Amino acid sequence: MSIKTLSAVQTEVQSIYRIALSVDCVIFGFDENKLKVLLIRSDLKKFQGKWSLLGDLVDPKEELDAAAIRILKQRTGLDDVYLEQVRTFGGINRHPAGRVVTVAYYSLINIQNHKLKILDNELHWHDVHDITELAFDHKQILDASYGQLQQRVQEHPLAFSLLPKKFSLRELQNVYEAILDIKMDRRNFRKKFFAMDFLVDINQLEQDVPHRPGKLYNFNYTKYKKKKKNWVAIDF
Amino acid sequence: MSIKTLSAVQTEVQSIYRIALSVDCVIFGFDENKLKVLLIRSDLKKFQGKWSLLGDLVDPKEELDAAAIRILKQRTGLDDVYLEQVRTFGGINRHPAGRVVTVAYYSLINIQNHKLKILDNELHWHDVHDITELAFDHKQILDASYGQLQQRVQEHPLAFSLLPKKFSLRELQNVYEAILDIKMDRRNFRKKFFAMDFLVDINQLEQDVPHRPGKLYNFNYTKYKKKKKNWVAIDF
DNA sequence: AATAATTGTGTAAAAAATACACACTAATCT
DNA sequence: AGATTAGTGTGTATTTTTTACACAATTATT
Repeated sequence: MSIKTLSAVQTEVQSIYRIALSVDCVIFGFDENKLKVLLIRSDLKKFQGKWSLLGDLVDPKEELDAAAIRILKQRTGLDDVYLEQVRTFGGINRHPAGRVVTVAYYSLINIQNHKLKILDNELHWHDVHDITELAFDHKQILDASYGQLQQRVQEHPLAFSLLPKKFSLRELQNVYEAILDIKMDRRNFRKKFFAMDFLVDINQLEQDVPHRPGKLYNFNYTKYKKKKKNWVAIDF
Repeated sequence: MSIKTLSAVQTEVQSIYRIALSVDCVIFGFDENKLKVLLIRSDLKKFQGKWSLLGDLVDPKEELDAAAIRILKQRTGLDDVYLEQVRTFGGINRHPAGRVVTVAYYSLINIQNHKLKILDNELHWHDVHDITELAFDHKQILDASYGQLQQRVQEHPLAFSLLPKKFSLRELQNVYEAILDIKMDRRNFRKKFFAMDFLVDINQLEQDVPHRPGKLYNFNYTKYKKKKKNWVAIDF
């Protein structure tokens, strides 16, 4: 059933089944040292010309996470992707076709892995900071997701999901600077990450850079899981 | 419509409206220096004798937050309560009556304000750490909520919602120790909170304590909102 | 061969977190 | 009334973490 016939059915059905459930994905990527989001042009008249997140209705036999994974696979061709639920948006009039409650997810993808797929349709990467308006309540969803990403990236090793397996410290720092929207001190950044001791020097150097090439590293997830921090610090 | 007739309707209706939406509330309180959760005996045969969270179906014309507030009001008589969405649980077989996706909230209440109301029915406060099993996937929901509470309480002034308006520093520390499940140094705790400068000495002393009474304080939310911290620290 | 751009490295100073002990007060007990 | 009990109120020294900051080395480009 298409979402366009929603309101018709919602008036027919006399039951609690007048709430439809969808999943919306905020797909983050990192390119040109900017944090980007993948958006599609809305196909609804009401939002003509507006951009929107990638979403779909949840099938009654489908897990929520599975719906999110399905959307990601459809749109990016990727299925090994960092994915996290943000929260659920249930505003009564958030969807013009009727009551549609949506579960928001954000995901982090390495843009290089996906570059081919994007020709298809009205899909485009947008700089997170340039987005002022979106269809539905998607701006709100984006803001909540970006906020959660900023939080999480400080406590968990998410940044690596936006990078290729091999990366230079400069690239890593650029990811943090893009996500947190701040500048960091290069020496202190390096010190911090080396002290954590999760980076593996793979004895390779950057290629094709117009300057002295930096060393390349892997992130050692196994080691991270063992050492994982468990701090407490009241601070607000 | 009662939730017990869910599966009947779900087979009838040939549409996307085969997902029902509910809200479940993890209601935290603080008593006897322990963090407690308010639970009710499940009315489903399948979970006979098991405890469960307080929840209800969402009305198609009802906001999600409004549903949570309604449940809290019904069960505790309170409506000025700290409330936060945790996340949505959508396991396909999480509810025996059919596909019911539930949005979890946690709330913090001051147990004193509510003590009367509890006689009614099969409602009881349980020590968070003594709960091993619950009906449905409610243990999972509890764990997620408690985890989120532990996170948040370190970055936001939530603890005060569990206390009366006037409280002693000892009580405040007890709340933190109960939530975070750790012991803290008394002098450093005091130093930290005085340094934050959000506590107002109201020039009153504790009553009816069998020892030297401590000073009572208020939390100054207005001052907090102005000063609110905005830090960045990569640490995992 | 010179220039441009970025890497790689260490130390000193400041700030924050931790560890820790004793005198004071009110209530209770005898 | 005096002694006991229990918990309050307070400060300093030590350790740890964070911050600020500059110069030589390397590669590609001209």
